[in-house]
Amino acid sequence: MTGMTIGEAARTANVSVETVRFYERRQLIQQPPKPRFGGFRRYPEDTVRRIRFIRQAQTLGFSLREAAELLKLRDDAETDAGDFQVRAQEKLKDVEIRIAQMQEISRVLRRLLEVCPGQGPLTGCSILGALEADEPATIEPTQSIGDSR
Amino acid sequence: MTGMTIGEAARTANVSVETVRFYERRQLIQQPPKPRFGGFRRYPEDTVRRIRFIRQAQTLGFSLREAAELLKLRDDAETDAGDFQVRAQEKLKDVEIRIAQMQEISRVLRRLLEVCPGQGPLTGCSILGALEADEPATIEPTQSIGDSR
DNA sequence: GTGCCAGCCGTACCTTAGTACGGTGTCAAG
DNA sequence: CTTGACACCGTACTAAGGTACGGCTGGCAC
Repeated sequence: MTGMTIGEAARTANVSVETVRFYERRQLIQQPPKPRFGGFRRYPEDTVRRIRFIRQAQTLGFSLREAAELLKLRDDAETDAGDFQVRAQEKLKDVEIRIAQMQEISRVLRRLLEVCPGQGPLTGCSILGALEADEPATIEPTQSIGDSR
Repeated sequence: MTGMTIGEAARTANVSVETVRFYERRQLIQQPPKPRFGGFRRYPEDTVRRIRFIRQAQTLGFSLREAAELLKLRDDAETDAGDFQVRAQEKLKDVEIRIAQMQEISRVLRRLLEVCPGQGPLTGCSILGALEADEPATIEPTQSIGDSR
């Protein structure tokens, strides 16, 4: 009999059975038909490849929604390498924005830590001071733009 | 009459009324009693300060849960500057971990973009290649540890 | 004296990426 | 022929941080 049970497919792709079902619900993979004549659904090797593809995309910062688009591109004969390049460039851009935001936070925290006495009354605590300040602690608006991963 | 209506408090703290109510539900701020003898609840100046404190904490990468802890510390007579220092150090650490993860993603994406032809058949696309690869595209586990911002 | 903006309140919904649960069905081994 | 391990399936729950909705009441102005 070709293919695997859902459990085998999940193990092979290194995800849980629940995750496979979740991807089915999200239309990231097809649910194979239930064999009329008893037994369980059989998952083809290709499904496992799709799941691996999704996981790879995630490690590169793509969301599931974006992973779905990448899969669609992959399966479309019209797609050329430039299409992938554009996606990767956009993703890179938004990862870099997020890095910059995080770095600003990190910078502010480090600065506050430098001047914090580390013990004693709260009156001298620069960190508390920053939290009670009225201005936005030296940080731009903050809100997630495009929100990666 | 002392205090403000919820709408005034919200405007003063620069958040929406819904957000104020949400913070009440989350126990980040107290809901003032409904005045028995007509009228609306009155929000003290202090509530506005607490909301501002929470927003400051968020810009420094703290979650609402953590902001609540910081508020508790602030209101506790036992707290000394070291307590804030420790929280800030922990936050800094986890922001830095996240930066490093994002940088790794950024590095991999940049490398893939360098070798991607940018047009032509998918066979030569390094990005597609990476997505179809079996190994984890040169990245450690990935999952958010403490999820900042 | 009524029109309308706010306040009040519970509840539901949103996004992301799953995880968990409970009940039933199926298969293979002992 | 029964037990154990899976499969199947729908539904609900998690975290975080809100946003939105619908229906009611309060207050003030014209």
